[in-house]
Order: sequence, then structure tokens, then C-alpha cells
Amino acid sequence: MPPFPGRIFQYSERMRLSQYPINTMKETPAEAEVVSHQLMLRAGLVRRLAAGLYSWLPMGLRVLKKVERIVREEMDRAGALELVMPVIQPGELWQESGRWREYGPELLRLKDRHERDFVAGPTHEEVITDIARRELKSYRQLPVNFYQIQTKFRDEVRPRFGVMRAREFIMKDAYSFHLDEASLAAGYREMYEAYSRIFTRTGLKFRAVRADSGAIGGDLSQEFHVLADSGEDVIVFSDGDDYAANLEAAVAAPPATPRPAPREPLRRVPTPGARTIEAVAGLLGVDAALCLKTLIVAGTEGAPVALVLRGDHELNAVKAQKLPGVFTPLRLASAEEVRAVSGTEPGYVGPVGLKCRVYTDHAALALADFVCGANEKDLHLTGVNWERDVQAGLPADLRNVVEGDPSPLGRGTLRIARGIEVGHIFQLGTKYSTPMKAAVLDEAGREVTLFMGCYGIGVTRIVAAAIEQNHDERGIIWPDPIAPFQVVLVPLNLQKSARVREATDRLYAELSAEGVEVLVDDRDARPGVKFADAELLGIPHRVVIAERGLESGQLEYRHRTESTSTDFPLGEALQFLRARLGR
RNA sequence: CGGGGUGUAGCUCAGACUGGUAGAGCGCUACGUUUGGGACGUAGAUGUCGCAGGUUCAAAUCCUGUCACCCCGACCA
Repeated sequence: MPPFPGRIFQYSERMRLSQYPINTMKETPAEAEVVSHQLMLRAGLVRRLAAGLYSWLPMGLRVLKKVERIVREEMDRAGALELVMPVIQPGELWQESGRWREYGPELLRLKDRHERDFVAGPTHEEVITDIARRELKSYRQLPVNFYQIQTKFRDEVRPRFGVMRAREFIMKDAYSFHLDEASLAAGYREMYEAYSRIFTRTGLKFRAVRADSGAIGGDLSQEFHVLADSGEDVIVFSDGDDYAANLEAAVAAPPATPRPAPREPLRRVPTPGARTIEAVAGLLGVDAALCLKTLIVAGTEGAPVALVLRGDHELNAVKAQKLPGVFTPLRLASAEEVRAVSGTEPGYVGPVGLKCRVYTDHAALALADFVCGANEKDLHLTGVNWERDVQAGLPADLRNVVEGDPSPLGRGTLRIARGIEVGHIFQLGTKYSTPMKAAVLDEAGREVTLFMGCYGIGVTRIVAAAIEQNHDERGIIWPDPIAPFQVVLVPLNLQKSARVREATDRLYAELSAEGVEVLVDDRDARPGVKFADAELLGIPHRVVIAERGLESGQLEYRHRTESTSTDFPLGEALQFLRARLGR
């Protein structure tokens, strides 16, 4: 490589920090709320162009490419075939699948110059199903899995958290096609394994959890979450067995002990103005867990439905919506509707004598001598017991699980953590292949509708999630596999010291020859600036090259997670760093 | 979509109530001194005060409209 005129180094441009437009910032931009967004801006990884739209600057793109590469390698290894589909898709396809109506305003719709409808693709089931129905003719071509790594657009109501919930983002989406459900289930399991390998390789702590699979039901959908206290999603897992689910889908084992026998007599007690569980429990001096919460929700065909929960439990809307008779989307009944079924106003409703269908949560059914509304203003009932005083209603699972609930698999207790959803795998069945008529001929020459699975990974979101999980007050701490560079060389007094320059040169050449990605901080900056930026950028391995050490033939190593440095002999630099890099 | 807030230099923000020459710190440029944890000095560059209209002798400041962005909620999954 010819020397750069007027420049000290003969390094590749992309390895020199002075060539990066990073403009690291000491101060946090006001627009950023979450730490990953703040650090991505401060470290110069991304820049906002408009709400939910981000440019990836060179340093950020290096991380993104690392993630993409891991995803691509593991998808390839799992036998999936990469392709690329257009971002802009004809509206016709969406009308065919029915999602032109269903998808709502999150779907960005456009018209071309001929006034034809198009959409900016938020996902690609329609396009891939169109490909499948054109290209797949025979069972011999199955099963098959196509994937792409491509830009998606979702017109989020409120984009936030930087690239974590952006409108435009990069997703790996894969779609598999199968002759039957057994093959789909097998393909799904393969994707589960591939995803586990992908997230393991990124170096992030993650967890796969069961997710709500909508109307289809069953264990057909799982999410992969990067664990982070700042995560938007709540996930539940058992400390004694393999159970794990997101909060929407999580169930607790029903109470094991039988309901205690009634001991108290039924009483009507005045509770003026006490409309909430806290107020009633406080007034009567009882635990909220001994009170019943009775929610009247809109029902199908205008008949409201009552949902009865323990006072300290929260309603799970997803579970409630699945119950026969409950209107979707879930909506609380109006005051008039409440009056019609209970005879009173919200705040004093109880299950006794309700004129509507009643679902009662398992935990509420396990209570004896409990408190509930009397269906009369300013009155509650105490010492209430199922069967003796009130019909139990239809048993149902209505609530969010709480920390300490027993695992439904029987061993262990449920724990709660927060996560960032970075992957989702789903058995779709024939949801798209039926309306879009995607079928092949089977061995007997019969036409068989394709079974389909879909599998997504939020590639850009992984970058933000990695920072949420791995940072400190000084900046980012990249896991080695997705770091923009593995090693940063920090020469001090580089412009003055020939010795420092020589050592830097040599170490750079040696590491590069090994295939290690090395960033050289060749800026004419003071040590403090270089250290601070190296830490903000989060490069895992740092080597300081300075006169002070070189006098005794020493360099200085520090991992981003360590607070003290280790000296090592210049002559053994390669061996030393190989060991640190795990090579 | 409802509520709240903010738009002034690349970044963080003063200035606005009470109208009168466009500001600070950081960053940036040049030179010099400095060089192991965000140096110092000197000199400098950088603004359609979001935009449009109005009031006024005079508008960053007051009024009207509008756009953008942020936060909370709802929505979405």
C-alpha cells in the first residue's frame, strides 16, 4: 500500500479514528430519552433525519453489519435461502389477503402517477406468498424457507427510543412453506434453534418466551427477548422448570389448595364513596386480595359480560378477549350498560345477582369470606362465599400473573423480568395461502394449500438492545461479536514520539494480519480525550502505547469492563492479545 | 387522536414576563504552549431566533396561523 502523502500512517482509512465523522458529544442531546438512544447519538452511530427515521453513520453501520452477518450465517446454516423483495408493494396484494382493511394506519399507503395503490412494506407475507404460488408447484419443492434482510416501514403512531421503535428499520424476515402441519412444526423448531444460535452468537443475554398467538391458539408463537431492565416488555419465567412466556400469554397454575369453608356470615356494610379496591380495603381494614374486582365489559351482540378478579390482580386484556361473548377489542362497558346489568354505578358492582354472563378468575374462585360490591350505591358485602351466597360464574383465566405465582408446568415459581423483543417466530398455518390460493400438488396429484411459518428479527433493534443491556456511565460496552472494532490502539503523543509511532505501526500491522479489526486513534488529541472516546465508543479491548511504558518495553491493556490496566511486553504483544481476544 | 412541553450557533442552553445592536459554555478553524483521564493562551468563523402573516418608529420578545420535534396517554403487536 502506498503511503498517504503528508500522513503518518499507511493504514486503511477506515481504521483511523481521525477519518470517522464521529463528533462524540459530552452532552446528551435533548431529544433522547433512553440510554441506548443517548449513547448512539453521543458516540455518533446514528443521526435522526425525521421522527422515526435514522441515518446510520459509518461507525454505527459497522455494528449493524456485524449483526446482519451473524443473522445471515445462521439462516444460511439452517438451510434458508436469501432473496430480496421490493420495499414498495402493490395494494392489490394487500386487498387480496384482506390486510388492506385490517392493517390500519400503520400501513403507509401511496399512489403512483397512475393513481394506483401501493404500500411501503411493513412486512412481506403477501409478496412472499405471491412468489410461492407462482414458483412452487410440487410437494417435491417443499419444505422451503426464504429470507431477506431488508428495510421495513411501519408508520408508528408514536415512534420513540431512537432506532428501538423507529418507523423505518431493518428486519430479517423469513417465510417457510410446507406440505402439512407436521412439516411446519419441524421447520418452526429449526428456526427456534437458529434463533437461539443467533442470539447466543451476538453475545447478548436473551430469553425465548411463549407469546400470544392470537385466534389460532396453541403453542405456535414464541418471542426472543434481550433482557434489560429498561425493556418495554414484561416477560415471565419459572425458576424451577422451563416455562417462560410474555405477560400477555403467561398463565399460572390454578390454586392447588381447596377453597376454605365459609366461616363468616354475609353482611351488608356501608362504604360511602369507596369506589376503588384500595378505598374499600382501606375502609374495611381488609387485604385487597380478599376483595373482588368486578369489571363489566362490552359483549358481542350488545350483551355486556362481567369479569371477576381478585382485588390485587390485574385484568389481562388478551385473555379476556378470547372468551366467548366478550367484544374485541376489549372495552369497558358504559355507565348505562353497567347500570342495566347491576342496578348500580361502577364502584359498587359485585357478582351477586348480576344480570349477565359472569367469568370468574381461578384465583378469585379460591377465596372464602371475601368482600365485593353489593350492586347498591355506597354498599359492599363482606363474608361472601361462592355457592352459599353467589353463583360462581364460569371459571376462567383472566389475570396477569404476578411474581411468586406457581409455574403451570408444576415445578418452580414464576419470576418477572423486562425484555426487548428482538425476534418472533410464528406458525401461520394457511392464513395467507388460503385467500391467496398458494398450493402445490401432492404425491397423489391433489392440490394442497401450503402451510406457512414466518420468522422475524429486528436487526436495527438488536443494536439498541445490546446497548441497553451493556453500558455504564462512561458509555457503550459492546460484546466482542458485534463491536465495531475489536481492539482500539490508543497511542499517546503519537505526533511527537517516533517510538510510539513505530510500536503502534507494528502492532497494527500484526493484528491486522491476524484478521483482527483494529481502530487506531491517530488524532492529535490529549490522552483524556482519547480514553473518554474509546470508552464512549465501547471498543472491548484497548491498548495504550506510550513513551512511559515503552521505556521498559511495556504496553498497557485494559478491557472495557475492567477498571485497571495490565502491562505486557511489547515483544509478546501478539500472544498476549490473542489470549485476550480468545483466538 | 387527546393532554403537556419545546423550537435561538454543530451540541447543551440563557435572553422573552417589561419590544430597542444576537448571547454563554462546549464544539469548530489558525498559531503557540502543553501531552497518562475530556488542557491553556491569543486570534477567528458560525444564526432566515422553525415558518408565514399581523401590531409597532422598532419584534427572538407581543398577537394570529402554521410546521417540526419531545414527553404522557390512547392506538398498534
